[in-house]
Amino acid sequence: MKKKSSSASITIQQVAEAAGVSTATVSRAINKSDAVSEELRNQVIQAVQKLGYKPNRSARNLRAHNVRKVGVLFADVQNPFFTSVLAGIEASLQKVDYVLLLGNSNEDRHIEQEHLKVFQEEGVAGIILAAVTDSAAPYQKVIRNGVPILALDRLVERLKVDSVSINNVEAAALATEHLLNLGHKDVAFIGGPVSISTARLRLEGYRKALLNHGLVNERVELGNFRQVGGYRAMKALLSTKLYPSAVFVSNNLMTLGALQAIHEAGLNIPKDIALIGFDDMPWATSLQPPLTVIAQPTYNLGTIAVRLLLDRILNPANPIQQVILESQLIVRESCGGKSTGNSGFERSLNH
Amino acid sequence: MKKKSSSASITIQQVAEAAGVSTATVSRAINKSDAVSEELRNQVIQAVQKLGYKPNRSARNLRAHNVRKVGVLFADVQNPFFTSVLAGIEASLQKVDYVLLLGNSNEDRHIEQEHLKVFQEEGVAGIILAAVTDSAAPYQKVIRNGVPILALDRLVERLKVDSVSINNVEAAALATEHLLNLGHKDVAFIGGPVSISTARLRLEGYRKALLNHGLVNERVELGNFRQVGGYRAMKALLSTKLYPSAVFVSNNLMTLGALQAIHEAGLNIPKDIALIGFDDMPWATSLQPPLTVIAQPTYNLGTIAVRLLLDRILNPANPIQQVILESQLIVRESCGGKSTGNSGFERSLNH
DNA sequence: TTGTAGGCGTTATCAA
DNA sequence: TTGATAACGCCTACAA
Repeated sequence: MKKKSSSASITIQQVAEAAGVSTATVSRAINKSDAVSEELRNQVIQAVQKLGYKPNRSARNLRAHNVRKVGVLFADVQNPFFTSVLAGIEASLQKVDYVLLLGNSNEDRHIEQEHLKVFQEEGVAGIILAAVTDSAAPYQKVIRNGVPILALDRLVERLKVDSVSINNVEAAALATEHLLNLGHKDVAFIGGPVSISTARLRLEGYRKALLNHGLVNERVELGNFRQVGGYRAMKALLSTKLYPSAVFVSNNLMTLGALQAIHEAGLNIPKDIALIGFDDMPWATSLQPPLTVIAQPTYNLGTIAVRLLLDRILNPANPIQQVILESQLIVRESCGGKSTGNSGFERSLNH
Repeated sequence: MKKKSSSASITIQQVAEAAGVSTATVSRAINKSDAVSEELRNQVIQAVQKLGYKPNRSARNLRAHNVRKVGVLFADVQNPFFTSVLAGIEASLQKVDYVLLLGNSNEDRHIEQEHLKVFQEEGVAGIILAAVTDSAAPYQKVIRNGVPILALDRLVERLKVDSVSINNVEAAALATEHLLNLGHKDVAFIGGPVSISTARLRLEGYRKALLNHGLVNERVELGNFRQVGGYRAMKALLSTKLYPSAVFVSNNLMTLGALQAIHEAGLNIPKDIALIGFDDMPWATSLQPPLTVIAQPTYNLGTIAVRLLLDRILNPANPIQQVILESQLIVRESCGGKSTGNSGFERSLNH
């Protein structure tokens, strides 16, 4: 009479019957509670395996409030920078048996809002966010609902949350200095919209380096953080009477666009124009000449993000942490001079 | 007495009270059931907005069995091919208010199994899979549990499921023919492990084209579907006494590796060696010379996958569909000759 | 058209 | 240590 003839999945009830114990015991056994005898635990485990029981996470989430599920909301999942970060996040989450909900806001604030809403409906334990906007209010609301947010890469002004990013000012300064030290007097900067923190900070770093060298005439072109943006920006630079002798492109997709513009103009790198890009992407070593870049520890950005978020979930009252990682200049040949040897390909080999 | 002082989220119960109706009415109102008067519906909507009510999806899933949630399980989320497909999937799902669970098996069958298990625990309505193995059994089990699978890109032998892919044989033949027609007699092939259907089929296409031209001496190098694989394969090819005059690299990451090997050898493309790659990736137009490639409709692969899977979820008994999309040869300059004009960049502009 | 009430699969409380 | 049992928040017969 008690048997359900349902063809659907096995429930804890059926396991309990098969093992000859109560559902409570089954629950305790599979959740590794200590308060259960070795003997019963074994019976339960056997029944679980025999029936192929898989706990229903919806029911579990409904009842217990520790949900092993986090939302990841990125501004552009096609950008290889985010892809690499995503891989780090995914691997970390999977290790601790968390589930990953993915949202792509595609740089659109309305879509972002939509995802935020759905994540809350799903009851995620926390959210890793590369935000589209720079205003705290919409995100603050989510936090007030009890869902912690971790800001990744892009920081949001006035939003007091844990965050992981690189030191963008220094990174950009480093790149610019490199060009300056090579003797370039006319170093241009291609960057993204200043509404995005990373773009703003990198521009700041560029200016800082210029000032350090007593230069006051900046050459700045901004565009969207996509390939076209870089293409147009470089076109604009090259269309001037005296185009710059060196350019720092502060985003990976924009770098690709910039390269295209340079090639179309028939210019030689680094002889006619020196170039330094952002992010050590797979193609950097496949270009001719190989590209000098600022490399961010993308994968680690992801793993650290997960660690911080889980910390926060477990200890909501802990002080806020802002982790800033070092980025690194990888000298190859696109700025002239020689490569510092085998820089880059080993990295690809690793993961 | 009925009030819950819980600081947690609003429930349907509280909305019902605020609107002065029963929970049943609230449920009907927000689920757009027709059997509710305009007047009450408005009351409910007001209460929902005032309280900021968000339905709890765990509870909803537990009760009703139509779960708006699908799992996406890819073999390598860092491969830009999959990234682009993923973007298509994500956009489609978001439009119909489905949630996306992401898993990255990283070409590891055990991790894949783990994800499959968790997806079932989460109660996904279906799974979009780019499989790691070529044996049907593990996937068949999932299907028997009532969770439909859609095979994307990589088909699994003997697994009778809906699928979306390109015609890999023809695509590879097309690439090879192109080189052959350019007068190359010694066309080599770099590909992936034949345990993966796409790799197998592309090799088949290469051989087919060779035979068509009455050639019998193939030059084949296989490696993993990563950058290193292509690098080593090309190295091997170049280390032979008489290296081939043209190479077809049948995977995008491998193409990057192959390029690197060519550059290291100091060879000129296309003068010393002609090259044709797979997938029209963002960097293809940024290379010098721009890369001739076989382009797959990646984004559409994703949107169609979603359509098929949702079809299947709604109509489990429907006949199985195998959708095969056309791929396309995009001639640029890496095989010699001239570009056919503006091929490629407009695509980047579009999405 | 609206409301009442039972139950989805779990976990946690309380007794035993 | 174990077992009943009451929620968790929602949907849906069924009754009104």
